[in-house]
Amino acid sequence: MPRSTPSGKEPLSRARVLRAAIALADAEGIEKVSMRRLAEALGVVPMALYKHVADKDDLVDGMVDTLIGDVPPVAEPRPGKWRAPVRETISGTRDVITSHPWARRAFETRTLRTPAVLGYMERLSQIFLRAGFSADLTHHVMHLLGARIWGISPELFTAPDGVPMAQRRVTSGTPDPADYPGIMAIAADAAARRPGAASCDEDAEFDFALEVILDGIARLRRTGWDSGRSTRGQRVPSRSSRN
Amino acid sequence: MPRSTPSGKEPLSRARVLRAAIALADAEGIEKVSMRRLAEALGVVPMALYKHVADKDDLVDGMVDTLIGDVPPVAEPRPGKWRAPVRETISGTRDVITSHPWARRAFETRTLRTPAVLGYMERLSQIFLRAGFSADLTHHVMHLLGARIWGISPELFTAPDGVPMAQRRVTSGTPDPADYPGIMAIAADAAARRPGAASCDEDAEFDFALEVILDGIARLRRTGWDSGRSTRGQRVPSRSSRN
DNA sequence: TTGACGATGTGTACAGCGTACACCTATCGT
DNA sequence: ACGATAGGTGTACGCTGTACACATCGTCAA
Repeated sequence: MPRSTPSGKEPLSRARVLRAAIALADAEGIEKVSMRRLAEALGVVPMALYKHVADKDDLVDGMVDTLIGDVPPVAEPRPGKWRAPVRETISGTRDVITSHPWARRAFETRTLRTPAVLGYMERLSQIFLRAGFSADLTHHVMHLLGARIWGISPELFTAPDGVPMAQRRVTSGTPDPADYPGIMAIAADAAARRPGAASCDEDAEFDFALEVILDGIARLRRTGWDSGRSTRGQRVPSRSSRN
Repeated sequence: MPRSTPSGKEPLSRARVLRAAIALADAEGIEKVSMRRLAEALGVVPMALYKHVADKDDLVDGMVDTLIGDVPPVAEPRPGKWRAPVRETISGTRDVITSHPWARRAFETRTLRTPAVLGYMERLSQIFLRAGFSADLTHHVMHLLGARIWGISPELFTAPDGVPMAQRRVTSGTPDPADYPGIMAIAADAAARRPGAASCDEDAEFDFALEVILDGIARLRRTGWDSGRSTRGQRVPSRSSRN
């Protein structure tokens, strides 16, 4: 391990590279993060980065991993309690991810199994397991939460107030609001409830959806669900048995 | 409008470009779809594409839009019925999207409001509205469904059987399974229930989660939910009021 | 003390990308 | 008959990720 004597400048390290990349993405947007620009920001030649990062993909993986590592753990839940700890854990993740605008996209794009990501999933799973959920139920409940374990949800209606919802590219036709009366009704209703707001209250929608899902989880637990029996009577011929 | 007489070869068109791009993505993966390669596949010079597509982004938007346009509509639901039509609509979308491996990523990555996409959201919204849901409830229910309206859900445990879950890049440490006892317990349980399977039954998980969510929706409707009151007693200080 | 080694940073080079811009040509409306 | 215009061509530019050969330097064994 070299560079024990700081010969003028701080030596590079994976952590330093990742932190710089995150800072750069925060400041200029993730699409501006190129190996060259990042190297420049670190006062180093581009190829130097490859000593600490396998390739660009690994760089972004590392950025996401670092972010998840920053999520504060919640206090050990009291026995049998799971709802509040889950809510708080996810809320903490949402805080971290939404404070880095590029992170949501990065997260949706990759299926990471890095140490911090696995550690996070472990923590969340343990909340359920320690509250007495079976491994089976915990597994399904994690799937039910889906991307919401990362505190993210898709922006469904980018601009629910009548007009600016239409901003198509030049080459294809601009959609006509009159073709979407249902959506317009929803947009009008939402706009009436939140005067002045230009789009959905994403935080409120997230909280709402999470609560409904947590209700569902509570019910599964109460009724002693396990994957042997199905949730409900009327099921469509299950896709899994269909092909 | 030129080229009315077919002078040898089929003229280019936005639709033809998009179909070719989809075919190319299906065959070689979306990352291999470059303007140059696509042009070559169409027997045309790269810049020719720009007469039908604004830029690369518009190309991918168009591909996704085309795909959604291919989702077959469901029959007009009988009055008051919403659950089966919603399930069938989403199931149809899932069929389409999962048959193009690149489409899930493409969908997660972009927030599209193209005609076909809006049309699809309109159809789904109308099922609820026509079943007597208020605009308010329909709005929230769409958010609750989230990315699942596209028939997609994240791959949470890529390989839930003990070993291959660890496949990190060279530069960062390989995670140690012993650090994740909860996840390993889940993986072991899942593996025991589906011998021979290497990963989760994504279709079954999707169906399961969708049913739980539909249960939640049914309950909201039954209890006459509206966005004035909250879902349940114990709420964390709402993020929307927190900052 | 020496000297080989391994880890780190440098420099050059290359193939591939998206696309701006100028151009040619065939077609259509007048 | 003719100018406008839409569609296809060719060239060129700046940017990307990264392979590869090289220089530098701290560490440890001999």
